[in-house]
Parts: sequence; structure tokens; C-alpha cells
Amino acid sequence: MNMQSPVSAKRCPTHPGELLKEDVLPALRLPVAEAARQLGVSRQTLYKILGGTAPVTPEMALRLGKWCGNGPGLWLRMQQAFDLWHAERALADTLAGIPSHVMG
Amino acid sequence: MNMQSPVSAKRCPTHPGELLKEDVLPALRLPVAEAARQLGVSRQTLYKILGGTAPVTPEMALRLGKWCGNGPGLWLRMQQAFDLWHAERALADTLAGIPSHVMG
DNA sequence: CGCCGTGTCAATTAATGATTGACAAAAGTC
DNA sequence: GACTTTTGTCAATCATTAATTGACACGGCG
Repeated sequence: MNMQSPVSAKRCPTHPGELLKEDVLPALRLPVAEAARQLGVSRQTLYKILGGTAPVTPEMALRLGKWCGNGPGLWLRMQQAFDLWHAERALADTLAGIPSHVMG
Repeated sequence: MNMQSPVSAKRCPTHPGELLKEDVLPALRLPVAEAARQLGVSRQTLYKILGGTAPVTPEMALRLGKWCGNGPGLWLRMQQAFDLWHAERALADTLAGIPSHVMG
């Protein structure tokens, strides 16, 4: 059994917005509107991310990375895991029809 | 000096399409049109990826991952590095105006 | 010559990331 | 208690873009 590279877990990975909402914002004790202003995005855009209905784009990851001081990597990886998990399910049957070119 | 997490190098990371064009396709000895057919995308879409003018989306990464047998991770990471590098330059001055919340 | 596959360009469509505007509910102030 | 401000959410609009289809020049081959 190959335990390496667990391409995607059974459970949906947490959306980066959740981390932002549950951990980061409370720690900074900032109202959302003020956070949005500092990040240079609209109030609504940040709300959507917090609600998990908008993705953390590479640009937003850069903003968050600078703002939180931890760099864009974490936000980007979280969003990527999230996207991949969903795409994998959306394309499940399509992928089944794609041939593999590395020794069946 | 902090040598860890080199968020982005000076040089533009190679586009995943380049790897596909230079290494994968030659190894498989397949014409592009046939590869596109097997991947389930249009001929033109694949050409654009090979030319570096179209991104490898999460869905395309899944297709390539299945097709090549190495999983979506590599393609996704390459594209992400590529996107990040460009976004970092596009947002350079915007980022300069975003305050950092972790000890100046 | 006529045919087929290749590589590229333009136009169209569908999806989506982000902004603005509007509005009800909660918090704060006089 | 009435008034103002802030908050959280919804809808509409705009701009971008990923992907498709259609069209066309080039090169080998029957």
C-alpha cells in the first residue's frame, strides 16, 4: 500500500477563510471592515472569503501573507488543497476515462 | 539572514507547459492532437498550455496527473510558483502599502 | 495534384473574481 | 428613547479569463 502522496483526503480541507475568521482576525482584534481596508480590498470581498464562498487568489494570498507576516505560501496551499479536493470530485468520472501512461 | 522560504526567486519559474512539451510529450512520442484527445480537452487548449499562454488549472492538473501517472501535485505546484512569481511583480507597489501585523 | 495532419490565429461563450450600491439588524452616542 | 454609525448580507454590474469552435497556412504523402 502506498501511503505517500495522499492526493486528497476523504474530508474536505478547511477553506483558508475559515482560518482567517477563526484564528487570525480574533487574534488581531480587528473589525472586518478595517482589515479589508488595510488589505486594500473591498469589505464584501473579505466577507466572501471569510464565508468560504470566494477563493484566496494568488494576489489575495500575497496580501494576506504580507499582512499576517507569514508569507503567501500557507494561504496558497490551503486554497489549492481546497480547490483540488472539489475538482477531484467534479471530474471523477471524466478522469476515469483518461488513460494512464505509466505501466497500467 | 533568512534563507528559508525563498518566497520567489529572481528567475521566472518554468511554466508547466514547458515541462510537458520538452520532456513528457517527447517521451511518449505522441502527436499533440492525440494527447489532447486522450486528455479530453481541445487541441487548441493543449497548444496554449504548451506555449505557456494558458495556465494549468486544477482540473487540467488532475487530467495531466492521471495521464502521466504522477498525480496532480507537480503540475499544480509548478503553475502556482509561476502564478505567484508574476503576481508578486504585478502587486509589488500595492503590497508595499499593506501593513504587517507581526513585529515590524 | 489532392488529401490529411499539424501548428497558429481570431471570435465566441461561459464562468468567475472583484467592485459598487443597497438594506436590515446590532452597537454606540447623545 | 431617538439618532447615527457600524456590521453583515444580498443583488447587480464589470472585467477578466479559461475553454471551445471555426478558419487558415504550411508540410509530408497517397
